[in-house]
Amino acid sequence: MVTIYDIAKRANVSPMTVSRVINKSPLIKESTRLKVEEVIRELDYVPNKQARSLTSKETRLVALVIPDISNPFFTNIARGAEDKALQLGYHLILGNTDENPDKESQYIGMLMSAGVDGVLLVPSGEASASHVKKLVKRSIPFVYVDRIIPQVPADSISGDNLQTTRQLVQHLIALGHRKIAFINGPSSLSNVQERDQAFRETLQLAGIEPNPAYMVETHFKQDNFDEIIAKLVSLQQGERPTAILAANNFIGVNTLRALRTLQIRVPEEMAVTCFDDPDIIPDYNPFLTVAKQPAYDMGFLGMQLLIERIQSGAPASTRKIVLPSELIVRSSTGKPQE
Amino acid sequence: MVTIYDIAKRANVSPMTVSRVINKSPLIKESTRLKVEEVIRELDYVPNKQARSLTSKETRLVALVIPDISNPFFTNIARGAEDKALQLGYHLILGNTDENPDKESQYIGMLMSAGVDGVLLVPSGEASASHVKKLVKRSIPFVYVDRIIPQVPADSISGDNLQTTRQLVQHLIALGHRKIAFINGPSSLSNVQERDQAFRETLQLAGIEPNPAYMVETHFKQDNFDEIIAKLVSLQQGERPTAILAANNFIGVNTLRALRTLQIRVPEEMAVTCFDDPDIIPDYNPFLTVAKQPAYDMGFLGMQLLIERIQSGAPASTRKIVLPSELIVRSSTGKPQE
DNA sequence: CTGTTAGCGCCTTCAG
DNA sequence: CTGAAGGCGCTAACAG
Repeated sequence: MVTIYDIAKRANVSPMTVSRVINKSPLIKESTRLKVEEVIRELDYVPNKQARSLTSKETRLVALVIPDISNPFFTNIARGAEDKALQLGYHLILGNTDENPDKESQYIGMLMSAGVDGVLLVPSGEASASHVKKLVKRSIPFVYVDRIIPQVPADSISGDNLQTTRQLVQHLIALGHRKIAFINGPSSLSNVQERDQAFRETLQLAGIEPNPAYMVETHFKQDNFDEIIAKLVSLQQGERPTAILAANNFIGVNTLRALRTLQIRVPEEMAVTCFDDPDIIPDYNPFLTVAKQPAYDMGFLGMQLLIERIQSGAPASTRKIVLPSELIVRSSTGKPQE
Repeated sequence: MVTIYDIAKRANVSPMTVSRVINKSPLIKESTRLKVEEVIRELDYVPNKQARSLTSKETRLVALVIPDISNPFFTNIARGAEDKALQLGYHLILGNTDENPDKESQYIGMLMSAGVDGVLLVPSGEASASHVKKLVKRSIPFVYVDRIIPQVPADSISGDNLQTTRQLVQHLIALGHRKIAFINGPSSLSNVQERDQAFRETLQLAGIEPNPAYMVETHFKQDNFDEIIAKLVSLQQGERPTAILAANNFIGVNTLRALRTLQIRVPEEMAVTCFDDPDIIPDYNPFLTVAKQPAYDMGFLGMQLLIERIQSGAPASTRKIVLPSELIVRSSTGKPQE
């Protein structure tokens, strides 16, 4: 392994001078800088981050921990986060937790051990509180994305769950639906709670009493949707919902699938809509009406918040950014007036 | 920051003993081990990877560098790679290059600097040769996934491009197509070259002479597909292809999209098929006929190759694993006999 | 502008 | 089974 000592010897300077060149110190004579740089190139020297961060206490490594790498919503967050990080001279470690708190805990542990300067986190549930507290204790800055752990306050960036839910529900109501089922995620998640509340409120404001039989709690990345949907549509005559709101794209797509299996036509017999586009290429399969959250921006701005906090160190009051969604009306809810 | 010295003091042992406990040395008395472990828990001690790897020369960090994090094919590779890595006690850093050799070069640099023990790489083209050589020079083990750089030999795992292409082309021929266009990726990629050759050979074996006008070279994650498709379908009467083979899911989906814009019906007027499923949820949108490469397995087995090489150190001869694909016939190519 | 000294947190090596 | 000494590669903090 080539070290600054090797460079120093070859260039007839002290190791410290080499260090200064690497770190772009301005107090280096142009000529010696050029010489050192040449030797660095010759020997293919790469600085050792471990050694560096041992003294400097910073790695310029940040992490993004997401619950589902196969979901375009989260990969879009990743793209945004990465772009911003690179732009500010940081590198990104991506961790995938599968919505599993144990895996999340493992990851956080390794990230601390690897010495990341900060973490962008989409927590997988209440159980995340304990690892998040560890970050606090070690004063490693972190920012919540999409969801928060209220017990442990920190900067956050998320979609506007209230407005988005309202938008979606009102769209359905405007189409004449009054029996609207809501297949939501696990109630331990902050965004799930917000969506649940917004759903109820919007219905009530429209004079519709929420029907407990229409409120289903499930998971964001796996479940037996055939069963869930079968149960919903088998409600006695006149009770069967005419529309389903799915709390994320994964649930939305699986709902469509289950309805197809049951040979229930969408949107004629059942309207379907959900949060977030299921496809990478948004208009490849323009069928599902969705409320699209600005995932890329969430990653991008979240990373900005994080790095600001890393660099200032000054713990100002926690900031909370909420971004609006865009309703994209397509065929799965039928066209209102046409 | 809590160090082994803090633990040592609290537990009335030497730092060295603490180190031994952390590293599960068997020559530690049960009682002192328990005591040390207790203090570790009390103080929430986390070992400092930087310091550790400074002496031990290993980080138990491996990297996966992929060209497109929004493509399900690659995220499936990532899932497989991560599962295997975790199972063997390694952690994964994920890097996204956007098929951009500069970004790839940057990433490789930072990975070397971060001291990863090995790299799983989907190279973005010939230009990758230079960074890959740096890995060789520093003797950091790496394994190619999906594509290789022939100039720099190393273990590799990929799909069977010949068999897969043949399968797809023969499927089209069996349906009666003889004018088959092939929209392939950039010719600097090894898998693109293999597919190109297999395409020509399969046609020739069937007595069809490849038509240069039908061979299009484009990119795997961006291009003006409307233009490409428009050009293909505007070929003079009798020359217009009746089927399009797309070299990956991204091209496949964009082909469908462009055909829709041009109001050309699939499969009636144009059959379409491609490599790899475009959706996360395979049967959400069961339309495209595809040859599905075992992406998850490629990641999983690739990681296994990599870690074997890291641990043995012994550079045996390079291994090359080739995995078969599965042809999934759906509606975009019409149903053969029904 | 450049060099020297010391130490980051841990582990290897060699003594007990 | 446990401890002491030294060093991994780099950079602060002082000298010059």
